[in-house]
Amino acid sequence: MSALPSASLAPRALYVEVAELMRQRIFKRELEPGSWIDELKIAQAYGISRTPLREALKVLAAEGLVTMKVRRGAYVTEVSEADLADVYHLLSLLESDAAGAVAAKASAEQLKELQALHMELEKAAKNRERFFAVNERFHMRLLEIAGNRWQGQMVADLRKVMKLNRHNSLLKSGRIAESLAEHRTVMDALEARDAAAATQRMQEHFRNGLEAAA
Amino acid sequence: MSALPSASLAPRALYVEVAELMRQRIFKRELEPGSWIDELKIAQAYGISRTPLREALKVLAAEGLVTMKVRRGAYVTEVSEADLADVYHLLSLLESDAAGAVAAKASAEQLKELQALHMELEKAAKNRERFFAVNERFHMRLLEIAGNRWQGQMVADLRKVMKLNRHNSLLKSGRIAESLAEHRTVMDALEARDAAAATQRMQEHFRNGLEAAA
DNA sequence: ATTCATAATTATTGATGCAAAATATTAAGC
DNA sequence: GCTTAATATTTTGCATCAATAATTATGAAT
Repeated sequence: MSALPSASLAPRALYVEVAELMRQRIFKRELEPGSWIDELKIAQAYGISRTPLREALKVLAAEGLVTMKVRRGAYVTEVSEADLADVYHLLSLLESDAAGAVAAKASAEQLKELQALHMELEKAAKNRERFFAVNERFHMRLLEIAGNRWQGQMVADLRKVMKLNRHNSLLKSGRIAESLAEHRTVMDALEARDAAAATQRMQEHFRNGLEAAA
Repeated sequence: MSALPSASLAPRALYVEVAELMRQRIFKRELEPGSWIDELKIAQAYGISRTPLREALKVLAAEGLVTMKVRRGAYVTEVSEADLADVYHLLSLLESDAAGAVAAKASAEQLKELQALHMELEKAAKNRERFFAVNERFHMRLLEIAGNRWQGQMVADLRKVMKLNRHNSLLKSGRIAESLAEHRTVMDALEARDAAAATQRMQEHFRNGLEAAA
């Protein structure tokens, strides 16, 4: 399941396409949390009918990005600080478990791949935007290697919800260096094929990341 | 030409109603895993148009109960043994975590409530069907008390996927007595407010439940 | 002036229609 | 007899249309 070139190879349904566009707009805060989504306006803006848009909105609702109110339409989900802590807790639980699985069963090539991503991450340390993107790639690749597709889907959805938050709190400003160091210890545990340690290190990585959000 | 049950205190949208009906049909295996879902036929059978049905199908797709294929329609999801193990692993992870949370922060009343459910469970030991239902109620109530709505939603979805499997493997035939005993130890840990023990006992409960499915 | 009722406007929800794509069917050729 | 091409049918996907519910605006009465 590579994320990049699915558009050209497998033609996606319009509602999937629209869902992706809406996701981006929500993440960019063009659509603010709590605000009402004007179906008519958006459908006209995209030059499509409301049917595929409505289907897209229901997909986003299933992901937790929008909330449907009966006879009142769709609203961008507001994520409270408490929600954020809950989501973060789950990410920690699921990803640390995945780290353990990877330590136990990844192939040598897969570990090399993660190692390569980690090195890319170190090189991206100066560029906050880029660091964030590579970091996400690393974490999602780890989930893929762990090989539980349900788990991967859940983590993907939870990470989307995290992005709704103003302070993109998976990574605080000053924490890039520390985050990188923690990442290193996770990689070490993976390469040592020490499942318990990998789980532990990943948990700590998440615990440190949250601290100020509570 | 059967009229749909529209008279509800909280009027739900039609697509939500239809989604629920479809879920039941899938669980009852009226719609077999792998089989194609005939939109037109079902819409006519329910006396509705295809629009709300298609929306319902996308909700079910988000839950993992059906799979959408491009330009090919909706299919009831087939769950392989490997999938089942994956889902089970996640249930174990999420529910044992929830058990720990409940042990740590449940109110006295909430523990009493769980205790009551457990007693009901013991009384239902002879009726397999009923035991299964009460067991589900207990587990879901535990999740509610744990208080992480994302976690609750995930467990609910995963449990739905489990139900797709022929051998309703959350509970094997001869295992009711053992399952009950394990449940008892979980309850004990909860009432002792021992979070680590509660997590541990719940994990064991799940580990024993799966054994033969691997 | 404020409140309640009623009408008008607006938006969501469900139904229907139509075109493109995929599958099935039939016919033709080797 | 089997494979391949052409046609016909089915079915998805998107658009449009109609009806229902909700909000706002307007007006009358106390």
